[in-house]
Amino acid sequence: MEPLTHRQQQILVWIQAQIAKQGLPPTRAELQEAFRFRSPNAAESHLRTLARKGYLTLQEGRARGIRLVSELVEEIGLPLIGRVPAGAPILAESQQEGRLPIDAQLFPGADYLLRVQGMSMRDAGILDGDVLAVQQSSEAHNGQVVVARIDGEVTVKRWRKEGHQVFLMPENPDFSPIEVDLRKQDLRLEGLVIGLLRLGGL
Amino acid sequence: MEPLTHRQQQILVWIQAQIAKQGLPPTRAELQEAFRFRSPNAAESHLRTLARKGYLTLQEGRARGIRLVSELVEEIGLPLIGRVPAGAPILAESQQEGRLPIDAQLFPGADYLLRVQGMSMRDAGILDGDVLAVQQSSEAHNGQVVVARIDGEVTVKRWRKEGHQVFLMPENPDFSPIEVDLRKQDLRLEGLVIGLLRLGGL
DNA sequence: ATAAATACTGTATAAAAATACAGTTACTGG
DNA sequence: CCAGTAACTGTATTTTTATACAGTATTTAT
Repeated sequence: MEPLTHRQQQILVWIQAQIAKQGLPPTRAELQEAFRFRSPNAAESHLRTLARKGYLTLQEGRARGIRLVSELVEEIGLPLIGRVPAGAPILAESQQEGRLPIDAQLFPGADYLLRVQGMSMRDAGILDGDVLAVQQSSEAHNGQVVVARIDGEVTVKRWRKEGHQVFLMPENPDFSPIEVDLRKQDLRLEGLVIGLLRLGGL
Repeated sequence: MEPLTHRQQQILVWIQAQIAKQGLPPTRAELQEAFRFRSPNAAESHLRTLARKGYLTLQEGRARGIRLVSELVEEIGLPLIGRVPAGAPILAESQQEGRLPIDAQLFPGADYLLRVQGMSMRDAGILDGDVLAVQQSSEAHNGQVVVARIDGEVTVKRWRKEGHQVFLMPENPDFSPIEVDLRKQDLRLEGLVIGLLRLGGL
């Protein structure tokens, strides 16, 4: 989207605040008043510019016919990823089960949700079918629960790195740790698990 | 709130839909058009009535100055309950840690959120500090995870009822089942656990 | 250097919108 | 029975609001 000047930013932010506070987009006269313009045309031409740059649309002939595009474009919630086929990128649309209406404040930093398959993290309280909030990251501290990809396959494990060796530790005695030599095998860190969601009864 | 007639309901619902769809409250003329009134005053007097009954407010002299009261009143999210003192009602304001911005669709039917204390349900994937979504209910099926209150104390366990006996089953071998004889002891079912939320890293 | 874009002032005007006043018809509770 | 409310029609009149046209001073890209 075409960048805005400082003044245009100010005006756009004020319009957003106005809509939030008043429940109504402002009129040209209100904009004029707020910014102490001596002409309504100052407001008019700013609106035209913001519309031209794609930040809002003006519905002609309608009182207060200002519509913010960000409202329309901004998708609510986070995408929920189901089964990830080996080798496919996680955020490809084909894997999306849909979107869950998660408020951004609930899991700050989360980029997507991933449905857990299997019981390898049972003792960390992560059960089959649970939904994880994942923050994309290519670095992790030892002990963090991560989403990683080995040979194309996506897995959730606890991270431990020692030199060139990475250990992906399950939390269930029925499973064995996965040991990866970074010099020999391909391992990609997809993200950090920063929250968990279990939907439906238990 | 004073009840609405059928017609007034229709009009209020249409206004709500209009705001959601257009991002703008309607004008009298738009209302007139939508309901095929032959006079703008039909719209005007309906608005006055809805305002008098408290469903919306009219900002005089402003184009599209209709404001729904439900928007203002409706609190977002669900209350998060922390430590519940013995005997205190769960939803008393004093226990509230705050509110979490949970969309109603995420945990349909949830009435509040309860922070878990202790590890007695560890093997059901419910850990200390987890947040449970709870639906208020005074009945449960055997096997459901419930929030119950014995002698004023709130606890989360799996429910099993056989005649006059209720067994509150932990999911951790370090804890023992709680057996309650309904004829002798006071037990109150506070609600059913219908979801779980773990915030922050693992 | 210079044409274009930004950021305005100043004046006007037509269309959109709110709103007042005067009625009619039907139903509803005391 | 009859006053009050609901649900309108019909007309009129301000205000609000959008928006056109004609300028000016600065900054920015080429």
